[in-house]
Parts: sequence; C-alpha cells; structure tokens
Amino acid sequence: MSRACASPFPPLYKPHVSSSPSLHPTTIQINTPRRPVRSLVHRPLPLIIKLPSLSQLMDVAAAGMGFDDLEEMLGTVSPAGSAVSAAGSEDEADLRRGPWTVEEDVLLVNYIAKHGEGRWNSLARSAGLKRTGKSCRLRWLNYLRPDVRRGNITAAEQLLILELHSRWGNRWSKIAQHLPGRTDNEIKNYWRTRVQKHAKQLRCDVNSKQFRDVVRCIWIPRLVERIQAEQASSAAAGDGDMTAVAPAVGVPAATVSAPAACLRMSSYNTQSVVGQCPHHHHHLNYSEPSQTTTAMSPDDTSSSALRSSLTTEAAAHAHNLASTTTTPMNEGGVVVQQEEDVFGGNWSELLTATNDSMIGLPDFAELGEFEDNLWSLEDLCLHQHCS
DNA sequence: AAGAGCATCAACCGCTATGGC
DNA sequence: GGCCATAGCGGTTGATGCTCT
Repeated sequence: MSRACASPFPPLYKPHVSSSPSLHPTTIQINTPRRPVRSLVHRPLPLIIKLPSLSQLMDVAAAGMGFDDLEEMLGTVSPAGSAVSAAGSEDEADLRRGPWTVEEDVLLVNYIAKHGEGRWNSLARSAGLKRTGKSCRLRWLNYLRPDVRRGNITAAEQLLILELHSRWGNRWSKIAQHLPGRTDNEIKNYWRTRVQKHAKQLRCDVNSKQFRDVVRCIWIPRLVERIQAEQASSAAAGDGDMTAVAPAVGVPAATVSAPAACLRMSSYNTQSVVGQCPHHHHHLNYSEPSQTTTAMSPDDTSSSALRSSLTTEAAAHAHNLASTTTTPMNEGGVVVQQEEDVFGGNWSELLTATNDSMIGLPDFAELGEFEDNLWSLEDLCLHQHCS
C-alpha cells in the first residue's frame, strides 16, 4: 500500500529504523530530534512514547486537541515537563532553536489546522511557540505538512531531479514543485549527498561537462531501465497497483495539489531525434505548470505521468544504452543493482566503456554557449539537429 | 567492542523579493 | 521613494546514526 497518508503530521515519529509507518500504535524510543544545536536553549531529552496510529493523529488534529490529549491517548511518557512549559518559565524574549519537540509540533499543527498558514511571526506567538516565524514556516513546510512525503527518492523521482536540475540548476524550490510531496530541502539534500557523491567518486566536478555526460549517457538510461524493470515486474504480478511499483510516488490524490508538471517521456524513441542520436532516445517534453495543456486529475502527478508514459520500447532502448554493464536482476526481474555500480571507475573510463552509446552524440566541446545551461540529451540532440 | 570516518538530513543563516504603509 | 515586516530561496552547519577497520 502507499505509505503516503493525510495524517496531520505523518512523519513526525519517524524512527531511524526504516519501515513503513504502522497504522497501529507502536512503542518506540526516539531521541527527539536528531539535532541538538548551537545555542540551544532546551536540549530535548529522549522521549519514550507510543507511536500514535494515523487515525489517532488525525483525530487529534481534527479535534484541535493538544499534546496533553495526545499524551493521554497514547500513555506517552515524556521527560519532566513539556518543552513548552519549560520554556514558559524562561524569559519571554528567549527563542528556542534547534530540534523541534513533539509538543511544539502538536502546537503548530493544531494552530494551523484551526487558523491556517501565513503571518508566521504572529502565528508563532499566537500558537504559544517560542520560535521565530521563520522556524515555524520551515518546520511546517518541510516536515509537518500533510502532503509532505518522506522516504527514499524513487528512480522516477531521481530521473526528474536529474532532468530538471539540468535545466534549472540549483533552483531547488522550482524543482520541488514538480515532485509532489518532496520539499526543496529534501531535493537539495539528495543532490548534495547522492549526486555530488557520485561526482566525487568519478573524480570530477558535479557541474563539469564530464559528469553531465555520465549522467546523460549512463545514469539516466539506467534509471529508465530500472523504472521499466519495476513496471514490468509489477505488471507480471498483475496487481495493477502502481504504488507497488514506486511506493513513494503513490501520493494520495486528496492531499496533493497537482503541480501539473508535464515531464512526459512520451517519446523516448522519437525518430527525428533518434536520427541524429541513434543511441539516445530521451525526448523530454516539458511544460511549465501554468502552461500545461494536458488535463491532469488531482492524482496525476508528474511522477505518475512520467511513470505511465514510459513505454516498454523506451525500456528496450534504455537497456541497449546501458547494455555495456550488466544489471543484476533477481528471479522476479526486479533490478537489484546498486546505484554505485554505475559509478565505478572515473568518468573517462565510464564514457569509454559506453563508447558505443556515444555514437552520434555531438562533440560537446563544440556546443559553446549551450554547454553552460543545457545539458539534457534532448537539448544536445536538438541542437545538433538544427545545426 | 571501540573508535574513526562517512553519510544523512533537520534546521539554521544570510540574502533577496515582495507588499503594505 | 523609503522603511519595515514578511515570505521565500539557496547555501551551510553539525548532531546523529551507520559502516568500516
């Protein structure tokens, strides 16, 4: 089932054991939250709490209940006094920093449930939070919003990020608009930790042409391949449940205001393009959200659109592209390849290894002005096609 | 088992843009 | 036009947990 839900604060109690959140209360110890920080007024103690069920969380928010109610409902054991009450004895001018406590989260969620967002500074005061409005806003947007989605970045999402970053660079918020439920912070972190790590492995700069080539010629085709494999295995299972294919993409329709992103890989095998780039078939038709002409249902997210428009033919081409390295698969046909496999060796070795795939690619060095901001395959191919 | 090093990501900071007065 | 408050963005930090030795 999809792990996404419309809980008022779904990921709040995310322990670092990765498992899908239970629908039933669970007892767990969490060292709230992970990050005590510089000039922290109150260093939170570990809480022994029961994980609330989703329905309990929703009840709490819907009824405008506070932490006491939640605590009573769950039998929560918290360290002496709540952070809020502790803070209440402090100088009013003292602002809390650092990790948010469960109590603070409940206060914020309840207040927003009643009064809505906006006017963050006054909201923080009115809600009884000793936080800056800025901090409240960030906490809400990045963590507490009902439609925020957490968990691993799926292959489809990775594909989107790579493509959109190629177009817009570090415009994280803009990129995030096209990944429903994902925050700019999360995408930024993903880029800095995962993508830059790969660039480092290849001993080249993440913004270098070499790395872009690797991404374009190897990583993206691999992602497409993986998505196709997942789709295939799902189809073979005959369950028709797309969330089983890419669980994290399964965003509940009711909680997502569809950004109507239209990254359509509708034609990975577009002949006019392929004619110039025989081994590269990315044809990413992208439209700005406001410009999209495709009617999309509320749950018609960019990712699902992307997912559903990937054809088996595209997978075949992608597979050809990636055929120089073997992707291990389990018996069910599910790709079990580790990402790192793609990035063994340095970039020149990788590109040499995929030399066959490079046939027909333009000489990147000759692209001149295009090089700085255009590195998607489509752009390169179109450029060559037009020149 | 213990320490070192690395990876992750929540939360902060500084800056810019925008809107109201 | 100037000032101030607020919102939003991108970059950075650093504690925590995991993995490796």
